[in-house]
Amino acid sequence: MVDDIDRSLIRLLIQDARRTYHELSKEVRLSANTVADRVRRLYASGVIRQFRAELDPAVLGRGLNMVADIRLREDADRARFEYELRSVPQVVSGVRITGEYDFELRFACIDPAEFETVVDRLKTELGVRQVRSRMVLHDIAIDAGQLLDLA
Amino acid sequence: MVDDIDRSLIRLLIQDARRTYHELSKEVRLSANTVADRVRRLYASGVIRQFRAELDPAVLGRGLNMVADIRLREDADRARFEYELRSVPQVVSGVRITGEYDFELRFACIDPAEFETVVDRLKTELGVRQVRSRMVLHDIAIDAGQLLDLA
DNA sequence: AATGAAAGCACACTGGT
DNA sequence: ACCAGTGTGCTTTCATT
Repeated sequence: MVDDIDRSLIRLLIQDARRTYHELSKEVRLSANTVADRVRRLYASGVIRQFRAELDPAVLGRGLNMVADIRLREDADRARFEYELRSVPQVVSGVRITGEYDFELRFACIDPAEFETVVDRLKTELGVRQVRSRMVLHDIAIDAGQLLDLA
Repeated sequence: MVDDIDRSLIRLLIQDARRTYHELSKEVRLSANTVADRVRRLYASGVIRQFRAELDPAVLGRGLNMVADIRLREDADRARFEYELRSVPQVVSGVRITGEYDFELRFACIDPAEFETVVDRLKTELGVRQVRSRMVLHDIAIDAGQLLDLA
């Protein structure tokens, strides 16, 4: 299904998704044609979910990143919460989780005051009961290609 | 520095980083030429950190995602921990955080047994003292372009 | 900053091994 | 599964505004 050549192609596209098929073909020593077929197949099969540009929040002035565990009030509607979250621009990612809290969110803010405003908004408008937050000091660089190592 | 046209281009490239300059030019009503210049400038200035292929762990058989807060032993070397983490393929992302714990990590595993093995390895080989983990039920779809809304 | 023209490349097809 | 050829489309450079 996913052989060594596919893995090489994926690793190259993780580093730079805009590489041409011709460039890729030189790396894996196949024709550009075959490479294009393989990449299209990897995309169609869902192994590659998408090709996307990744922004740097710090360069956009949002240097304060926070992680927060979130618990909703008993009467809150989880689906609605998830939907409403998309209109909170400081929220950059989120997952529903098991355990003591309901969600874990990541925020990119300009400063503490902005984070404060967001937390207030979550509590007053979005049914949030409890927030357990901490600051992100830095990201650990992880190569997403690691996923392929045991796959 | 980053005007409305840049924002449009970024939003388009977040959805699909492999769109051609020609395609982008039709959306923003500029020449392909100018669009190429703008995108290269956004990349060079660091606003766009990278163009990357994004994998789907579930399709690769890693359907069990975990979030874990990690605390190191007092004598552990944080820099060394971060370095060694890169040889643990189940770790797909990580940040250093303030507060009670030192790091927050994301894992993509095949099954609970694999996660158990990883946790043991972190404790025996990487100086981890305490692990507070919970399962990821699902990801909330967030448009990364949100970052641009207030920037 | 933005543009058009034109050369050089890359891409999607078809067809063939 | 892979490759070559072909027509079409894309990217780049350069001159120009």
